Amino acid sequence: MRGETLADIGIKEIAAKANVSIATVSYVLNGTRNVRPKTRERVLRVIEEMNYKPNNAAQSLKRKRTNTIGVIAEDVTVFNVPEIIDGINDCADKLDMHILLTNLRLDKRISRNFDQVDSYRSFAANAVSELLSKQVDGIIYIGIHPRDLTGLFDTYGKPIVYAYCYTQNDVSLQYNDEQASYDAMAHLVKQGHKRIAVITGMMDSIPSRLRFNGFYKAIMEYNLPFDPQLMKMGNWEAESGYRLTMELLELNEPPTAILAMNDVMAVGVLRAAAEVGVLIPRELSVIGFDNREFSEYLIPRISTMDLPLHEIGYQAMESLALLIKGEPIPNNPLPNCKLIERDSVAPPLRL
Amino acid sequence: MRGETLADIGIKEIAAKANVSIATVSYVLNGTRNVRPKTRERVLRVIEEMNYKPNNAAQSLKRKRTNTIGVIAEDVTVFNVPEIIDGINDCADKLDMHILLTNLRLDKRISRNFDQVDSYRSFAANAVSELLSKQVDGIIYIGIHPRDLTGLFDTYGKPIVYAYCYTQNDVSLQYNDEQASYDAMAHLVKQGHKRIAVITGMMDSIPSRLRFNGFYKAIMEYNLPFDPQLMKMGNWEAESGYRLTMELLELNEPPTAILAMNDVMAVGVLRAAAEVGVLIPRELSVIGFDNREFSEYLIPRISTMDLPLHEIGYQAMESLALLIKGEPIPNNPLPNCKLIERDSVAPPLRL
DNA sequence: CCCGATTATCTAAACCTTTAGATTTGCTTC
DNA sequence: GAAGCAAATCTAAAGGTTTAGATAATCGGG
Repeated sequence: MRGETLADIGIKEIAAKANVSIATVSYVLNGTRNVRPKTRERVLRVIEEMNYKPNNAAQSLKRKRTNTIGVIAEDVTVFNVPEIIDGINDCADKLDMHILLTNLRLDKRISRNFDQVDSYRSFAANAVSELLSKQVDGIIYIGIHPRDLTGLFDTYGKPIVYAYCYTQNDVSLQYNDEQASYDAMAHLVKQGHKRIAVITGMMDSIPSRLRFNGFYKAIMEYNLPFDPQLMKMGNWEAESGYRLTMELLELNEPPTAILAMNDVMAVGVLRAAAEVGVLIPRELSVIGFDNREFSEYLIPRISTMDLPLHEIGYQAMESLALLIKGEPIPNNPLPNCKLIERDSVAPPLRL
Repeated sequence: MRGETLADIGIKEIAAKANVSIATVSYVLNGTRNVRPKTRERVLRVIEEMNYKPNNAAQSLKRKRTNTIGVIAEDVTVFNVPEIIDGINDCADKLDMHILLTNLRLDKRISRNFDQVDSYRSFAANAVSELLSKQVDGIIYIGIHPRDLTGLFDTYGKPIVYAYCYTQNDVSLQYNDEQASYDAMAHLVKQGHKRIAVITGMMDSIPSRLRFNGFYKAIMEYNLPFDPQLMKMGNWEAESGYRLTMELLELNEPPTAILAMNDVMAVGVLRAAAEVGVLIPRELSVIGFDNREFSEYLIPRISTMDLPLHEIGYQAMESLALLIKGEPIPNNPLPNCKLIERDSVAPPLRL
């Protein structure tokens, strides 16, 4: 910790010491005009010596660009958010952009609040407005529950990109939920399963609906028995996985495999199976969703669909950068989930 | 999305429209001088109408204070980091501070790199220097592996606070590891356990050593049998929990309870017990550390010590704010971990 | 060695605030 | 209604950069 403050040294000091004008130093720094190699060297040396770093506040003021984006997370402690931030950050680093993070702490704050819907909107709008006054060049909004947020925020012309939200008109990054669910089914079918049950999330949830589409498509395409008894509506919680598995196992003709729409409900499946004495995967196969870290600590370790969260974040940042530059964003295909094969899937006992 | 850009409206426009000087608007905004209620009203109304937000870049330039701190995380995807950030954010909100987040992605980047130690240092030093040029008022550094970082960074007079790191001279926030481990032991002793084994983390890890101290202290104070065979050195991974539990169960006089220094190794304990046919908690009690989210999805749900991560973050921000103001930071006691009682601890079979 | 054409460098304004210090306004008191 | 004083408001500089436009230096050719 030296005595001199970083801020004490300005471009003025550098100019003086290098015997050039302030402008020249600026040109060296930004490469905006030619400067003779000899002088460039000299300036650079002085900059190095004095450990000069341009004052970002002044730069932003003049440039009307901060190279900083705002990231609004509805809740950073929710499992998929840090990965998305990691992706954003990864890309931001490469683009020399910085991240101003706002954590809405939605879950925590809303539980203390009566009119939930409104307060959530005002929290978010507040965050947007604060970030704009911080002169961010754009905003990425990371929702924890995909839903439609179209036109929610007045960003006064600054671009906004949604990660893991579903909006109609704005730029919004998701992964291919339908395909993922279809792939999971394909995996089960390849093992020989025919009677495959599904435990969905809440049906007002968009991913839940999309995943169901994939399930349904697989049923049709693979010509599997279509049996409404095998379609159970869960609510994302372990308890619902447990309860619905119990129901499934009591069926006259129980399924040989269950597709749980998240790993947490898959835990419920495991519990129910253990309780009834059904062996997994020998007597019942299970496949989850999300590749939560605990999924490989369970006994048995469950197979699951890994979400391309890093990629979502990365692409969100990429798209935002394009929007900031005013360039059109290419129509990328949705990133796909990846099957993680572990120990909860095996061929059915009786073919 | 209106046509006018936020940045188009400056204090000048407000002043003109409200028929006052620029200075007066500034006084209204900051309350730095008296302004007649009538004019204040008028100015505020115009501000409201035109949706004016002060240009933060200009403010920072003049004030030489950005109300922004830098947060450097070694890796945001590591389990304890988001909670810490949440705590920082919670406090920052109250202090009207903003967070510039830098994610070093240490784990990911270092694996691709040869000279690990050096590159880690240069990544971190780089981040510090970038943040300083962004004019942050201070920095919080969140390490993922506690270790000594004293004097690592040249912050040119800006204060820096370490969260979840161990430094000697600088301000550094941890929780009371020793007490936590002691409390866990006390819990087991209260259930009647005497032969308690410990599976440690890597012994070059500071928390591991501190937790061992707590274990040892409990052994002494409760007058428990001191048996080196019951002290196993693990490496934080599930496999080591598994292997060492196997060793423990083969002892002539096996332990009735195991203290695992993290939940991941506790998973290993569960696996080993399941394999050998030892029932948990009837025949063997297990207590973990970290309260990882999976700890309540395991069968049985394991009891564990919850870490005060939110508080660590909150206090880190509090301390940093004091340092920024040049005030002394009070000597708070270390925050404590909290026992989460679940289903993996019961009284031993034979008293 | 000078001229013209390039190329390099400099001067000064602008970006949008904050804030001393100067000036004006509004009130009280005689 | 004027003097005196406090309160309100204004003027203008400053903060560190970028960037047109102006000026100075360099170079090649005759």
